[in-house]
Amino acid sequence: MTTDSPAFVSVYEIVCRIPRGKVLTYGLISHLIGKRLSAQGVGWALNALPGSAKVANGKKYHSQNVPWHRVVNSKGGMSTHKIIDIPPDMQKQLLEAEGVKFDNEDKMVLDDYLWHEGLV
DNA sequence: ATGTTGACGCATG
DNA sequence: CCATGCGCCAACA
Repeated sequence: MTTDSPAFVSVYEIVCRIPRGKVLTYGLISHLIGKRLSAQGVGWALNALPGSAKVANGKKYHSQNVPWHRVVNSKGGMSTHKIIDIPPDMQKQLLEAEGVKFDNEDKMVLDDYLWHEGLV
């Protein structure tokens, strides 16, 4: 796969830096990497994670060492319901394990959990 | 090469 | 609030 392209690696690098209990949005990551990849492209980068490990820049990226669950959409919700590789509630459970609270609509308060430090 | 699809976002009605 | 359309970029048939 061509998931070792610089833009994809940039996504992985940023996602790996997200601290516990914090999250980033797809659009934000897209902006952070200088729009080299659109929000959809970010989604594709993460989509390539499950299954086999991706090696780039001498580092190995995999769903096990990349906190993909800390990436949410702009509504503070999740969109993993369409994906068969991952159970629908997996992301929610992983985030809850880090202290993120959800309302009855499975949405979070982005303002409280957004990783502001990463935007510097 | 072309059309379709997708872990998305934003503007518009 | 919900539905649509458009932009976006990469993978795939």
